[in-house]
Amino acid sequence: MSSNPPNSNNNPAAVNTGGAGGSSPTFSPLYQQIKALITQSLQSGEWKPGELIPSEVELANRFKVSQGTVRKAIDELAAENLVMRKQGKGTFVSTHHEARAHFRFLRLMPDEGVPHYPESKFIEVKRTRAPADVARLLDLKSGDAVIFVKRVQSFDGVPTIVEELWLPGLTFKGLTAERLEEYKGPMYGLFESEFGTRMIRATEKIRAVCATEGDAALLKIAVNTPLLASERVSFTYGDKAVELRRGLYLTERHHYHNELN
Amino acid sequence: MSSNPPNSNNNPAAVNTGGAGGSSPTFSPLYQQIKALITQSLQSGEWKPGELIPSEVELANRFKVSQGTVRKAIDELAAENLVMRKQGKGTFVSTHHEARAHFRFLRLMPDEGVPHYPESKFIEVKRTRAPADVARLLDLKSGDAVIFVKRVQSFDGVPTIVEELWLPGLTFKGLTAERLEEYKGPMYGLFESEFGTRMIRATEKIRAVCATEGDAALLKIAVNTPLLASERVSFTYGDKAVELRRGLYLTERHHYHNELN
DNA sequence: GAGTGGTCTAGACCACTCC
DNA sequence: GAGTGGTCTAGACCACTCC
Repeated sequence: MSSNPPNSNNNPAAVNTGGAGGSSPTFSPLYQQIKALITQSLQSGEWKPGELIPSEVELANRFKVSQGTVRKAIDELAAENLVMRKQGKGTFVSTHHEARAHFRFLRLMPDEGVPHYPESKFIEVKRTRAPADVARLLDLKSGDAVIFVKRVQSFDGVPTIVEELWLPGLTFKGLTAERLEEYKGPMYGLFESEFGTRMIRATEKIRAVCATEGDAALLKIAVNTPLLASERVSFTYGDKAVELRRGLYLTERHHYHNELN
Repeated sequence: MSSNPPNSNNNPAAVNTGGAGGSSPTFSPLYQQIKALITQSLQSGEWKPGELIPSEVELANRFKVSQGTVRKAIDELAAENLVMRKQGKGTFVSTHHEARAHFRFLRLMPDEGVPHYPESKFIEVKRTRAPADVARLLDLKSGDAVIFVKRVQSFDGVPTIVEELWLPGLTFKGLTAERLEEYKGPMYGLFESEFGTRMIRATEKIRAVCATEGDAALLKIAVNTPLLASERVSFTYGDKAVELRRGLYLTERHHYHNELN
């Protein structure tokens, strides 16, 4: 054996010059670059929701980096819920078609009993033009084509949520009341499977309001009943806003649950 | 040089038998054990909020493990906001005495303008006995000594929050209206400095309610104005509940902000 | 037994801070 | 220049899954 140190770092594929790290002004660690490459493959659909992605060893070979660097990239993707690791099996692309995912965005919990998913009744589905406020939140131009959906959701037959959704017309071309009605399970599952658009994070603003006559009729409650009003903007890859959802929640037998860490 | 492999794992201090890993029924990885040891030192006050903890190399020497194992333990502690890493300086015990920490538990944001911390006016501070519901949430016995605090918080002079706090009497012995009033900044900072109790996480249940006459008078609003009602239980080390906080938020010019990931 | 992710080590070099 | 956390590598062995 020669006296070469066993750990000399001479990765031929490192994008930054130099060994581990580098010192260009736009320096980003190698694992971040690998993470970006994996994210691209997720976004492009090279690996689809629910599918197995290549093993860490395979990805390390493909990108000409060590397994440890791939691990660190995948660690972050797993923390962001883009992939799920399963020891002994592999790493899977996350999907909204799983019990686990159903309550990631639905934070309304029953005061008593086990959380379960509500039934939907669609009130209205139409193509229209984006009002100014909707356009602003979805990063569209005022008047751009959008799809408007209004529905009521019930838990055990009790109407509890009234929601209005605004979706970019281009992304969700072909979305109809029929497709929404025949689809069982969370809408984000439908969006993922049928429109190739995966929601990966959202921001929410919550207020208290009084039920209007229209809301009261849909929820079968008295006018002026206090309701939680949520305005949610959901984002897909590249921080692109792809849904505005305004919901009214009846909190007589449910509450909005949050964990502060 | 002998032909010893350079990476044979023979850590003399590993608690589990065998090398990396182990196979006892109660197996926990080495880094989790190190994390528990560090957490103990945080809890016992060996390193106090705001202070520098020993460097990774020092901790690795102390615990007779590699720096990588210490890193993984500290990574998790940093993710849980128990410590903060600062490159080039070291790792610091987190503290509620920092701008950064102030909005970790206060999620009410102004619709316009920059978030800032509200001013408090204390309405009532008294020692009393825990009602059954409070006792249950704080893991006390009904009738145990508790401290009750009621206050109104204002943003730019506009009353916006009415809060009632219930604190275990034993933990917060000596808390008086005077100490609360003379203290500037978030209450969790006071609890941390004066009572050695650091809040590290909380769960929150949110509902919409109508302002009662009492609430309306304190917030200078009309009776029946819709308000957000938050019930928060805060925990310190060891998942011990140490505060019940019931708040009413006026959401005319503010909203509860949440990020869904 | 082969393949996967999970843990652990040792060592090199980097970015950053403080002096 | 010394000390800190941050990145990267190579390699060993483990827990777990599937056959």
